Amino acid sequence: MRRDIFQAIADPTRRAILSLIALQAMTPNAIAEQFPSSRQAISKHIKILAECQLLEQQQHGREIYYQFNPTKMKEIDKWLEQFRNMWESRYNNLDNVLNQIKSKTK
Amino acid sequence: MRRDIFQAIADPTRRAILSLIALQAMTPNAIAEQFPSSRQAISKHIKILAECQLLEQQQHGREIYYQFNPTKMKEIDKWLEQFRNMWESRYNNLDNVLNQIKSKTK
DNA sequence: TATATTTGCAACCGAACAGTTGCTTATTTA
DNA sequence: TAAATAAGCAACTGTTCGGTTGCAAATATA
Repeated sequence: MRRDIFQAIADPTRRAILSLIALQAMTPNAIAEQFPSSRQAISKHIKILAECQLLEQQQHGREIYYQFNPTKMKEIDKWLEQFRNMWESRYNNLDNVLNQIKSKTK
Repeated sequence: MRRDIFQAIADPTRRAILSLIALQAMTPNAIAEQFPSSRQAISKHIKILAECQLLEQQQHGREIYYQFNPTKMKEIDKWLEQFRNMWESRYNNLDNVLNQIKSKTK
């Protein structure tokens, strides 16, 4: 049972749940109402998100409010770091080309 | 056959391939040598990465050099954008708490 | 031209995934 | 206390995934 953050955000429904929760903490029932799937299907997704700590729970009587944990999401951002300078430098290269064209037309 | 960029980076082997290719364009054989799996297994991963345009190919005779396409990776970064202000503001909140403690001890 | 090398494609296999249905537990409310 | 509500757990199902093996196509080399 592979359970890392990259696998967690691979599923479109789970990404949608994260976007929802990020705006406001919600109960499983309230979340499930936003999707065509059954409550149990959504509950499974929530379980996976909670297992890799993208969600945290807060119990209120028989209701459980799930809220988004942004610090965990930073791991994705951290992984992207190794590529970020590449797409930035590609822009720099484009800038250089544009500058060369400019200097030629002058 | 779901084939989006999030699903592409969900697999650890594919993430490793991307990190490799990002440093330098490589042929499938050269990539496969870096992994314990068979050439065909790696070739499948490459196919998936190429299908969602994270890799671009450059044919040289019978050899194919695959190179990383950083602009496509930006889509992940773009999706993260909706959460980025959250982990930044959480730091801000932490700063506020620390400042309050500081001001009390003064 | 015959042989070796590089690559891609197809078929198959076991494991994991996403979903459903049915049931139990715990808390709230009438 | 009895009924209703919220949530989690277990078993089952069809599909996808990651891997393997075997083979064909294209290019390079002897």
